[in-house]
Amino acid sequence: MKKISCDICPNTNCLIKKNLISEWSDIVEKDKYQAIYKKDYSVFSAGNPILGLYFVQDGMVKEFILRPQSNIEIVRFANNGQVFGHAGYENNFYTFGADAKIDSIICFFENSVLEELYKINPKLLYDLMLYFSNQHSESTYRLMCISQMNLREKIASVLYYLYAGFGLNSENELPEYFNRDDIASLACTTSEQVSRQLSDFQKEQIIDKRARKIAILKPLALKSIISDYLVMLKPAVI
Amino acid sequence: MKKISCDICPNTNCLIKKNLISEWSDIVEKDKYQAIYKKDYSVFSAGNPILGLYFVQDGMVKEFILRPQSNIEIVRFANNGQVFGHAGYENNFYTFGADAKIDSIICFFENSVLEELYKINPKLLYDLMLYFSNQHSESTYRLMCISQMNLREKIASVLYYLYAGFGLNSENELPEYFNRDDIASLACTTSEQVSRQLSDFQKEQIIDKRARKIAILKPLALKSIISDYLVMLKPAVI
DNA sequence: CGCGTCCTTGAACCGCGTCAAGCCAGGTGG
DNA sequence: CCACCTGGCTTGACGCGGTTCAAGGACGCG
Repeated sequence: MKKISCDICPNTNCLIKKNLISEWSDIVEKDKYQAIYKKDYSVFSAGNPILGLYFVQDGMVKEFILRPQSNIEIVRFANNGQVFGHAGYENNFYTFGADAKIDSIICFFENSVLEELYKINPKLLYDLMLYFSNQHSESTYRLMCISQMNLREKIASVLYYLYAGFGLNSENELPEYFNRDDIASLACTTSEQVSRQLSDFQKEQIIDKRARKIAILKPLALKSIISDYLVMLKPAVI
Repeated sequence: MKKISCDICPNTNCLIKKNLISEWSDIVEKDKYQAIYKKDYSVFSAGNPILGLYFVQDGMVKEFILRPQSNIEIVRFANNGQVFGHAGYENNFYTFGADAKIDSIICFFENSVLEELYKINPKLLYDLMLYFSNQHSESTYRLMCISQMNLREKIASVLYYLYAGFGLNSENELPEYFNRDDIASLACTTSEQVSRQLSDFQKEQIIDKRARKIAILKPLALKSIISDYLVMLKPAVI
């Protein structure tokens, strides 16, 4: 893995890359921090001051909330090109943490730099506004799923979310770094229940458990399990 | 209730009012729609195209999701000065509805007008970005509450939310238009469970049930019930 | 080969949702 | 002014789904 400049970055979905204009190049390349985080290392923790915005150049990051006297509750995963580390108003502190799920390259811009970029190209600000607005609808949708679905539906929706968001390898398997606890956290349940439900899905030949890996055999079957809820999602996400 | 211009509007928290500059006045007064919605009337419904952004001038609006073959699930309430009706990317359709909870005056700006306003005063765009970013953290926090709290904690948190967000009258009572179903929806439970828990809280003299009204006698007791979770909220909200 | 970590399965418990019946307050009409 | 009616609220009983606890199994790494 090597540090790279935005010019040659392949993440066309990145909000910085997308709005890159010639007037920016000096600022962006001078003031962009780029660092490698090894698997399981912390990018920031709850309580840290919010100094700017992070972007995943390459890898995978997990944002999570640490419950007092309990285990973790995963909020979301972010991979190539995605923003993370935003949390409400400025001059504030993180209420959640972010770890590298696998070895990752992370870009970082300080708030002052971002404000400079907004001024030169307000399109970035507009895109950020849309992005946050979108994130808000997604977390509202997820809230409804978690509060209304039963176990089978919750786990089907998580599997479908991982399938749709991060894809399968050539063997039709989900990325192997997603373990049972990750699925349990996303579904707001326990790893025991995940095991049970995965066994059920295997009996129905919707998935195939291959040791710790999970092959998705019938994504459409997963989708049909949660079809009652999909009407509330915007077409792009389905 | 009378329609009024932004100049004399008392909602200093309104994002339009806050960013009002002289160059705007023509556009704002010409292109602002303002209408009165009687109690329980719909402002927009799921499936409608998203044409712009709504602001509560005076009154109370409830945003809600209609579950297929089930009762409603409240998302949030918005009162004076607050924005509502935002939902992800542009050129999209609402996945939820909004009704007037009481007689209300609502302001509306079309997307094209908003874009004009952004150009003249990018500060509005910046504030909107922060607002959505903030909304996103709040719905994430709420997600965590709903998924982790037990019944007692959920209902304590809803009562505290209503108390902190909308205040008490001179008799220490919550606004009477919040009924048991509203509380149940906010807490993602049933009205029966709300009744039971309210009776428990009354035995503990934390609240007083007065027919359909609810007096909050010890807000700090409610707060202490959910103290484990408050660490994750930003100071301003607590 | 041995150990640690992750995964699986079983069994017991219990919180909460559901169903059903009754209550109370407020509004309406005679 | 009272009787009735309606809609919201309350309470009890029951049963299911899911969490918890405990034990055992499988995989991967040193």
